[in-house]
Amino acid sequence: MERFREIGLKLTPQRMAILEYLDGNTTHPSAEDIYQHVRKRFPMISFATVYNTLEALRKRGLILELTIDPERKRYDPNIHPHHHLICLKCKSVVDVELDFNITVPEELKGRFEILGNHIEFYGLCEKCSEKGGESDGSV
Amino acid sequence: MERFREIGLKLTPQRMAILEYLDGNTTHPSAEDIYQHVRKRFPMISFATVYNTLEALRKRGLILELTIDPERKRYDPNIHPHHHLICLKCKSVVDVELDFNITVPEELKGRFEILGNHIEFYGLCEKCSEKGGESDGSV
DNA sequence: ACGTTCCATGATAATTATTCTCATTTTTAT
DNA sequence: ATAAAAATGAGAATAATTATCATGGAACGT
Ligand SMILES: [Mn+2]
Ligand SMILES: [Mn+2]
Ligand SMILES: [Zn+2]
Ligand SMILES: [Zn+2]
Repeated sequence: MERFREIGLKLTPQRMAILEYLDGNTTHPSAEDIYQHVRKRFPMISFATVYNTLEALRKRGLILELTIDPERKRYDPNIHPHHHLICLKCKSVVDVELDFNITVPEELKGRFEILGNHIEFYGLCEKCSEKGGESDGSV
Repeated sequence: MERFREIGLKLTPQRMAILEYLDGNTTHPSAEDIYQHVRKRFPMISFATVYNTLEALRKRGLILELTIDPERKRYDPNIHPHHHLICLKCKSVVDVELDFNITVPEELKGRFEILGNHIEFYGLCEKCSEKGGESDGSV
């Protein structure tokens, strides 16, 4: 929490509230989620500040911006390489902290400088699986 | 091309043009890309028709809607399970038709009904890798 | 504590992708 | 040819995100 100053980020109450909400959060919240939660304790915060803060954190590599949900961006304070499950019905995103040992053939590496990979598993979470899970078929 | 009628899709000139453009296309075009290309031979086509057609095809499982590009949805007529590379700089998307043999532990399967998976590799394509590839760090 | 500099905030407008509405036209089956 | 059903397209509407910019507040050196 203190090291934000060190990376050239001013520590404001708004940012502290956002950081506090993100710290250890595994729900992969959207900007809207973050806004709504922070707003409870900080009613005057603006949406712009949420986006500004998220962008500042992302640029410094302190959070990840996930493109796993077709509707909106989701943010992840867990910056260690890991994978995700997304429920096609309720859109919940769950961490998969497993090493799948993805190795690509040299032939491919020659044509593309691979910097990383991310597996998205899609399916139905426990809750949605029970009561007849109808998804919309998107990937 | 004929089997569209069989699935309850009326065959219009607009749709034929879109289908023709998509057939065998491996560029993973966006709706905008499709619109611009089809427009050349079919100037009066509307954006709504492009979206309508894509949605109709998607609902019937004839194309995939990819969420790999943070900016926009990309469409893929190749519906066989496969993976993708995305260039962080020029956003080009390339197929990876390899089987990586992803097996998830039973423990996880118990808590989530996994219907499929998709690996996205990110990095720099040959063209962008040459001339000092600066990405924006998004995942 | 004070002052200065620079960055952050937030109200609001703008942009962009996508979806919706609905009157009109076209396809397809009879 | 006719009629029913579905598709088209112009445009409005929605939703997520980004941009503007005047004002306020942190940081830091004094
Ligand atoms: Mn995660
Ligand atoms: Mn593909
Ligand atoms: Zn669910
Ligand atoms: Zn590239």
